Amino acid sequence: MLESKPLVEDQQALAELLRALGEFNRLSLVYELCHCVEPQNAMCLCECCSVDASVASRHLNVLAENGVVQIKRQGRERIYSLNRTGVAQQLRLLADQIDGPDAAR
Amino acid sequence: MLESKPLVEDQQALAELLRALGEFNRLSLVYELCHCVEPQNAMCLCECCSVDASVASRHLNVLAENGVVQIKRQGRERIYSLNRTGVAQQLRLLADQIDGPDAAR
DNA sequence: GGCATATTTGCACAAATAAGCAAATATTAA
DNA sequence: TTAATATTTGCTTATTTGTGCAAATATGCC
Repeated sequence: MLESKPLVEDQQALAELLRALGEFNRLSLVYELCHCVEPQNAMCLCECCSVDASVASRHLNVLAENGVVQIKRQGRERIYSLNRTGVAQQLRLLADQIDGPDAAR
Repeated sequence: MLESKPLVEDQQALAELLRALGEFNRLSLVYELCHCVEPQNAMCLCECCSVDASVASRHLNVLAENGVVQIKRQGRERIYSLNRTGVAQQLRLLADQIDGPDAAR
């Protein structure tokens, strides 16, 4: 299979995904969701970075907009869960492209 | 093997790596280096994003500071090459952490 | 209804960022 | 030495971004 350049839109979307992950507090949220078996609500998550609830809310929205996190409404809470396979796949795809075809894997 | 939270410094470094990759023009430079077999100099690279040479220079420095790219001085040129295995490894490590221990790989 | 809790939104502000241009620096070549 | 080329640096500008607070909204519970 030939390696080819990704479409501009894909590249843009990937850049946005990486940017979403590339902020310390957002990455903390991801790790928090990563290590928790059960999905978490925003109040619980805002403690892990010791930021205001509004800040956590905004960060979680950024993560959701980029497909990192899924939101499920449950009463007055929002339950957040990691889109594990999706994000992992994107990261591995990029890793494969960077590695090149002759990488030892 | 137990999954454990990464050290704060590691997490910070990872966030910075992702942030470095998460800017469109910088990601373009990475892809450009990715598809070229031979290392490239900055003049050549600044064409691929159609930005000023100074802009390319700064972006390439950001990439170098985060270990994405290696610089070799050769005369008056700087020759840039991708740190393929290093970056790919970091991305796969994160992918593994996000996937969780029970991922189908 | 009235109250508590969860989340979002509007606002303000400081800091970071990306960009381009012009000037400075470095190195090669003539 | 002089000219040409490659890269960096200083400066300015516009934009984005992260943050916190207070107010608004939404929902559940009594």
